[in-house]
Amino acid sequence: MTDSKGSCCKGRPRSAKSTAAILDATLRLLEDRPLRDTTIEAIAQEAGVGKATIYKWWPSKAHLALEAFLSRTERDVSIPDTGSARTDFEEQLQSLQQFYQSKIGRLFCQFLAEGQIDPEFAAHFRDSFLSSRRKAVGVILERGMARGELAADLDRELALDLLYGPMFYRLLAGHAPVNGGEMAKVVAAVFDGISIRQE
Amino acid sequence: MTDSKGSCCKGRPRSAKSTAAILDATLRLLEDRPLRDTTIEAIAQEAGVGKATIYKWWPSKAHLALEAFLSRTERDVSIPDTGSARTDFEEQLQSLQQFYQSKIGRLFCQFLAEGQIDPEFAAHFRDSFLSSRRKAVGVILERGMARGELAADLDRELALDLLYGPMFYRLLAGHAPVNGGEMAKVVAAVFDGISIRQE
DNA sequence: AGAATACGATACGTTCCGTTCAGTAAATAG
DNA sequence: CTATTTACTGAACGGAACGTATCGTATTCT
Repeated sequence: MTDSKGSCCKGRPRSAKSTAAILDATLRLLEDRPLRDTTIEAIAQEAGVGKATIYKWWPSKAHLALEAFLSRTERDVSIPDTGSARTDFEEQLQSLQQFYQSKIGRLFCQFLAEGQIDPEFAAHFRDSFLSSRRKAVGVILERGMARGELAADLDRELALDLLYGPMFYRLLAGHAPVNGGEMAKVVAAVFDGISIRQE
Repeated sequence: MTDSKGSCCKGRPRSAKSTAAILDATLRLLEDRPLRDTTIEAIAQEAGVGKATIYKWWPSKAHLALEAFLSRTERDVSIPDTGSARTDFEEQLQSLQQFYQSKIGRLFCQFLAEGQIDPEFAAHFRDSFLSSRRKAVGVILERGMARGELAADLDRELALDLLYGPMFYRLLAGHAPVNGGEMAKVVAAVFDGISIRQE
């Protein structure tokens, strides 16, 4: 007795129970220590699994951690729609800022860090998380452009980096606080600019 | 026969020759591989030094790498002064963008990555590099405020993060290009804002 | 001369890596 | 039912790098 019912190929199928146990154990361990200090051996033991099983299905510790991260994150990408792009981003940044400082959310920075060492993983991270997130948030920009709040030829990538770059920079370097008030100031500055306008 | 002349305490003084050899070897190795893949044993061998000497004087590989980085970086913090804060930042970001993509400059991101794992090092990095850099660049803001280009109550930390955050975010995540043109667009957007103004 | 400290070299036990193997479990194919 | 194929756990492996300790030598001060 193991897991699923339907089969297709030959041989014993991959154990869904082991897979779930590994992902759970990974997240459990990553809540208490950084990715780098988490060993595959510890995950295997925590999951009650042979470590060869982990090496078989995941190419690296980072890939495993990312899959565990995605298994618990993917669904909740709340994109507000208040009728104002500015307000949408204020709300969006407010919740994102909380998420990225939570135990699971902190993994985001660990993945960026890992990407500095493993370019293949960096690409995988962009493809499997970053780009879809950015595309989702991009609709706030689209709506704002349609409503005439934003220029029709606005560079979407640039706008997103202006809004989120400061937050990630602070999260990574830790030189300034990240909270709702600060993020509101970011949105205000990005929309209005920092220069004095002569009117 | 060793190195310096003046002495103060007891015993054999620290060898300046070994110190220099270690720092040089560290930089040499870090040009070809990421910090994480650089071992202290390899540095010791490259420098022709016992590895115990390295462990004695530096608390971690990251601290050693940072000192090596600083030994070659510190001096060239060119702060332009064109009479316009906007132009100053355009020039500053143009040269910074090149530096942070050079072999030595890439270390910056490695240090940020290391800081995700070692908070003590993160603090040291902020104190010994980040904060002084930010203070130096901050004078561009001060001058702009004095000239009335920028609001007198402008949040300096916020402004710097708006200008540099997008660049570092792109350097770390690699989702969008970093070059002179893109950085010019960042400066323009930060100064003018992305919203349409009704005039 | 003697004490104190640094150095290079070497050796050590430890941890974790990533792989391999043996034995067992679970599914398909004939 | 049997054979085959694949997956799983558990154990063992050699290797790399860790950080520490020791030893003999070098260099400086008192």
